[in-house]
Amino acid sequence: MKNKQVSLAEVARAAGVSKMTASRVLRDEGGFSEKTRTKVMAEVDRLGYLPNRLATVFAGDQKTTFVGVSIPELGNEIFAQVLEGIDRKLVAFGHQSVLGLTEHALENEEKWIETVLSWQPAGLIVTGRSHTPRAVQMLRNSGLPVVELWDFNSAPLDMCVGLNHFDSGYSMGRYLATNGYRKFAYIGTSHHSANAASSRLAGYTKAIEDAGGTLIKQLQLRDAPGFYPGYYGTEQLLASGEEAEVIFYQNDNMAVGGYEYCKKKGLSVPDDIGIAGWGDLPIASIQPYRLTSISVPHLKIGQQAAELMLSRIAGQPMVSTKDVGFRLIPGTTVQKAP
Amino acid sequence: MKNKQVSLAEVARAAGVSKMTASRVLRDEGGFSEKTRTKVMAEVDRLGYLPNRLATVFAGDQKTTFVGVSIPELGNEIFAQVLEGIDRKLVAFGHQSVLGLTEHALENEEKWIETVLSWQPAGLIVTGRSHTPRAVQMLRNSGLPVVELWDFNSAPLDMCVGLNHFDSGYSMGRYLATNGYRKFAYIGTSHHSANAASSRLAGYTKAIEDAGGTLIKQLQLRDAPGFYPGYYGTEQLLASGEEAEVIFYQNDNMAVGGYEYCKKKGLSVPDDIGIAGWGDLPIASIQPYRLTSISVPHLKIGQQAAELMLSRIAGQPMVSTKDVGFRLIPGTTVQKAP
DNA sequence: ATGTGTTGAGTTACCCGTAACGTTACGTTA
DNA sequence: TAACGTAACGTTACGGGTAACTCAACACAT
Repeated sequence: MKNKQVSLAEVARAAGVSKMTASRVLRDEGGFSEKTRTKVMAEVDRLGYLPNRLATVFAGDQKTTFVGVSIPELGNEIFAQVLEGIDRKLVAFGHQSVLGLTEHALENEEKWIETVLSWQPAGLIVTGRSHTPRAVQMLRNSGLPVVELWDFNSAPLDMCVGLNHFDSGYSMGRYLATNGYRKFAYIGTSHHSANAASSRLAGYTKAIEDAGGTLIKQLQLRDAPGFYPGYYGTEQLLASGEEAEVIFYQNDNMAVGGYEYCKKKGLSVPDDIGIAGWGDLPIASIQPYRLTSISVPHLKIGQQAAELMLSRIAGQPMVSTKDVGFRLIPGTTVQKAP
Repeated sequence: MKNKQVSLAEVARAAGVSKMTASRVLRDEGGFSEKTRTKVMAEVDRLGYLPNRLATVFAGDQKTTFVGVSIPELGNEIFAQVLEGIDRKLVAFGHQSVLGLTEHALENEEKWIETVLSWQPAGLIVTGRSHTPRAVQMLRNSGLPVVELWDFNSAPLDMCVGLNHFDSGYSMGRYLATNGYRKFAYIGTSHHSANAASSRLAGYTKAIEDAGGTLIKQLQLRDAPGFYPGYYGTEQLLASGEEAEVIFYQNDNMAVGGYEYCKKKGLSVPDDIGIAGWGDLPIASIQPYRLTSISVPHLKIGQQAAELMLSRIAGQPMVSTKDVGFRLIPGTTVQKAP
C-alpha cells in the first residue's frame, strides 16, 4: 500500500488532455467538450483520483474548510452537546471541526491555537473569555473569525455567544432569598481557576449580600463536578456543623448527589434542607422530583456559534454578540415562600 | 483586520537574509551564525510570523498532522469518552482530531471520508466495521493508517480495536439462563440498521436457544437508547401480556429506565422480574442497586486506537487488531441460581 | 602560495492545483 | 474572401515553504 496519491496531472495524461482541462472538467467550469468530460471522468474513476485540497487552498491563497473548536472537556455533557451542535451546523455548510480539548488550562488553549492557526483554518471557536496574552495576540493577528462561547462577553475579541453566568448565580441567590432562605451554602469544584462557575458563585454571593443573608459556607472540592463529589461534599458540609438552610451546587450532577446524601441521612428535601443545581442536565430529568436549577440552552449555544461563524466566513455583516440567556427552574427541592 | 498573513519571505527580507536561511533558523537546522539567528527570530517576533504548515506539507508531499476521527454521535457518553481518549493521546504526539459525526448513517461516513482524505490527513479512525463500498475503496486506495473502532473485527481494513458484541450478548444470555431464567425479553432501539447492538441481540438470542429458553418478545423502539425509552418500552412490554422473567436492554440508560418503571408499578427487582443492561454507564454507578450489566473499557478503546494509529504513523510494525474484551457484572438486578 | 575543508550563506527546482492569458481551429458575418 | 468571434484547449506563473545543490569567504596545513 505505498500507492503514491494520484495527481491531477496523471489523470490528465491518461485522458490525453492538459492538467488545466482536467481541472476545468472536475470543477465543471465549462469550456470543454462532452467527449473530453467523459474521458476525464472515466480516468478519474479508473485511477481513483481524489483531489488534494491543500493544493487548491494553496493556489488561491485561501483558507481551508477547517474550523477549530476548542472546549474544556467532553466528560461534561454540556460541552459534548455544544460541540455536537456546532459540528452538525458546520458540516452542513461544508466545514469540518478540528477538536481541541483544553482541560481547562489556558496554556493548552494557547498551544492549540498556535497549531491550528498554522493549518490555515477558516475560523476558530473557543470556550470562555479569558485567554493568554499571546493567544489573544495570535487570534487578533490572524484576522480570522473567532467566536467565544459559553461566557457572555459584551466586549469579545470578535464574536461571542453565551450567557451571563454572574447573572444566573445572582438570579438563583435572589430566588432563594425571596423564598425566605437566610443561611446559604455553596458546593463546587475548583481545580480550575477563573471560569464560569466562579462567576456564578460571585453572582450568588452578591445576591445573598443584597438580600441581607449570609453565605455561611462555601466548599471548593478538588474534583470533577459529578454526582459523588456532590454526595461527599454534602456530607462534609453537614458534618462541619454549619447550619445551612439551602445549598447551591455548581451543577445538577453535584446537586443530585447532594440530594441522595440528604435522603440517605433521613433529611427531607425541601423541608429540612433546600437543594439547587445548575444547568438542567440529563441527570435531573430522570429524578422523581424536579430539581431547582438554571436551565441553559446548550444546543442553541452551539448552533448560534456555528451560525455566527458561518456568516462571518461568508462575509456577511452580522451582529457579533448573542446572549442566549437562561431560565430559572423553580423545582420542588427548595421551599416556597408562603 | 484584512492583515495578509506574514510569510517567511517577508521575515527573510526584513532580516536581510534569504528565505532559505530564515527557514533553517526556524527549523533549527544549523548552518547559520548566531547573529543571523538573533536577527531572524527578532523579525519573527516583531512581525508575528506564524508558519504556514500547509506549505511544508505541500513541499514535501507529506501528510498533515490531522487524524480524522469519526463516531456516530456525542450524545452517547461512551463515544464522547472514546473521542476524549483518542484526542488526548493524539494531541500528546502532535496530532489533531478532525471530527466526523455520522449519525449512524454510512452515507454520511462516506462523504466525510472523501472530504477528510482530500485534506491529506495522517490517518483515519472510524467507528464500526461496515462501510459503503466506495468508502472502503477510498480508504484502501489512500494507503493511510485506518483504525476501526468499537466492533471487534478479526479481518479489519487495516487495524481494529474493539470488543465482540455478539459474544457479550451471548455471555449475558448464558448467564441469565444459568441462573434459571427461561422466558426472556429484549428492549432496544432500531432506528439504525446493522450495528453493534444488533450483534448483541443476535448473541443473546443464540445463547437463549442454546440453553433451551425462549425469547418471548423483542421490542425495537424508534428512539435514542435513553432512560425514557427504557421506561416506556418496559411499560409497553409488560402491558402486552407477555410474561417475561427477565429483560435485557440495549444499554444501561434504558435498563435503569426499565427498573424505575417496574419500581413504580410495584414490581420487585429481581424477585418479580430481572433487569440487565449493557455498557456499565455512569447512570448505573449512581443507583442504590448494582445493575446487572456488561462492562466495557471505553477509555481503553480510545487510547488503544490512538496508540495503534500513532505507531503506524511512526512506521512501527504493530499488531493491528486488539480485542479489549468485556466483563459481566453480576449485579443485584437478576436472580441468582440457588 | 597552493590546496583542502569548513562555515554560512544563496539559488534553483519542485510539490499540485488554479488564475490569467495565449493559441488553435472552426464558423459566421460584412 | 478578409475580418472577426468563439469554443475548446494549452501554457505560464504562482503560492509558501524545503531538499538539493552551488558558491564565497576564510582558516589552516603543506
